[in-house]
Amino acid sequence: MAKEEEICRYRPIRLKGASHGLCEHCGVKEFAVCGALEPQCAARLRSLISRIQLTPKQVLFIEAEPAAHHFTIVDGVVSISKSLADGRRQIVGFMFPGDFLGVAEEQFYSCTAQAVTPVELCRFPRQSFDALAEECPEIEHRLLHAVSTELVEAQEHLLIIGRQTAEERLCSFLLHLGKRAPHRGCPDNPVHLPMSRADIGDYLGLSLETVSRTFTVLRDHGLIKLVDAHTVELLDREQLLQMAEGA
Amino acid sequence: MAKEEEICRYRPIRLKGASHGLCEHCGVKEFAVCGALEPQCAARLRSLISRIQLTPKQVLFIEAEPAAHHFTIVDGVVSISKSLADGRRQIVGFMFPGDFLGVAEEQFYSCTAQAVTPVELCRFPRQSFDALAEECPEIEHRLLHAVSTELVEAQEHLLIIGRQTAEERLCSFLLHLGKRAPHRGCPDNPVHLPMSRADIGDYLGLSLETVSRTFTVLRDHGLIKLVDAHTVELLDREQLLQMAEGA
DNA sequence: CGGCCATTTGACGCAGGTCAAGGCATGTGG
DNA sequence: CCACATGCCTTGACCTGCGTCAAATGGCCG
Repeated sequence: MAKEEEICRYRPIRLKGASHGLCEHCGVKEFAVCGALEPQCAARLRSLISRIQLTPKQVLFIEAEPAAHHFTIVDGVVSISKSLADGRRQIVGFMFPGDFLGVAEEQFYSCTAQAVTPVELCRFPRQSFDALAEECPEIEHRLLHAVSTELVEAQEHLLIIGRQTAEERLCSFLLHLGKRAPHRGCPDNPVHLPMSRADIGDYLGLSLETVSRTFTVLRDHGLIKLVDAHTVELLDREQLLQMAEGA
Repeated sequence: MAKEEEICRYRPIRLKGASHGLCEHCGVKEFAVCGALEPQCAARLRSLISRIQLTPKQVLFIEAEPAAHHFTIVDGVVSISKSLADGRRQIVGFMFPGDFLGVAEEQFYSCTAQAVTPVELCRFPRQSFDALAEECPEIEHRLLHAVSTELVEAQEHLLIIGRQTAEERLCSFLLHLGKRAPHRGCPDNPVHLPMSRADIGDYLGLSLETVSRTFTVLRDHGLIKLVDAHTVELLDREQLLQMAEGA
């Protein structure tokens, strides 16, 4: 299920105070928690930033360790997961550019975060960030919105994992990825799958073999075309939607 | 999986402005989002309240209908669930006194809420409540805390449903219920289960028969004692914990 | 060209779903 | 006060969807 984790850690790139020009040219500033704030809050927030880069499979933080930082993803895809003592892993979400990591964290991280692709992030020291948030209702307001969205998605995820068949789960997954794609400026068809079959399995509560087999089944039923292992063309959206809704 | 819903709705009890004495004597004011606010916010919040009572199985609101109200549970247990088109149901959480319903809702309810036991709640019109929250950072701060807690629980729930066996799921469930019990002033052992086997099944992603059988297995292994169908004594906490953690 | 890794495919077994029957408590009406 | 119905829980018998183990295939990089 889970494999050896690359525990080698990232090295942060320190930025000099608030004078760096990163935020102005940031590609995700319209969506992100840290974007489009009042000038005063924005400046204080900017002064807290370090820049981080991760290579695929590199670990950003681990479940149960002290939550020292929050992050905003600037580029790439990160998996958020929890594991059992024997290594069985459940991915609770994939995070994309503009997403904020660490919203729900209290003292300790509740999940493990790991790069799926090469990743670039902004890092904020948690204490300073939280102190700033206390003073800027605007930030808390955005955080509330972000966690709420995550919660609603987690609830949909629960229904998928708890009550759907393998075929239905994969349909839901493809449509879910497709739905978010245009928001990030990607084409929504064909859908790009940056993650491995094992990751998809760990997200959907299936084995990687079942994921692979189910792709084949959907292809043979004419619902999708497997352009390559990481590119899926949705041929019959209507039918896929029917399946995802359990009809 | 799901059964005929009792769609007959509740009748609200209108209260006269902020002069009712409900909040002063409220048993959940220490935990609830609406409790222990600054006097000004508290007064405005009080003026929005109606009182609601539900009988078991009665529906409070349904997934996808316009989200007209938020609620605080004063007494009883409510299930929060989502369903597929053919009726398969997943309970995403059980809510207890002090819990707030509707935190993550935008325009429409994302889930269905249904009474498990006789229930008493306070109801707030959503628009007025949200407007008040915009002005009182204290309220948003508490909402943020409440949603964060719900999100972390949902993530744990995902791991349970996605990766645990029936036996492990039931252990996790019993310990989870036991952990919350003292917070509500209930004994944490024996654990009281207010919900039916079918509800537990819908919560754990199992059939009600498997839930029943698994109770029997845990009893035969000496881990629990079934005092009656709704009362479980935990005999070997250590072992239960081991199972719940997947060791 | 050869090694490595991800994916696919095949064979087999089992955990848990489904269907069905029976037990037990509570409520209702004659 | 009993006869019967209703709802919930338990138990049994059977079957199937998916996990596990294993091997084959194919792309990529040194």
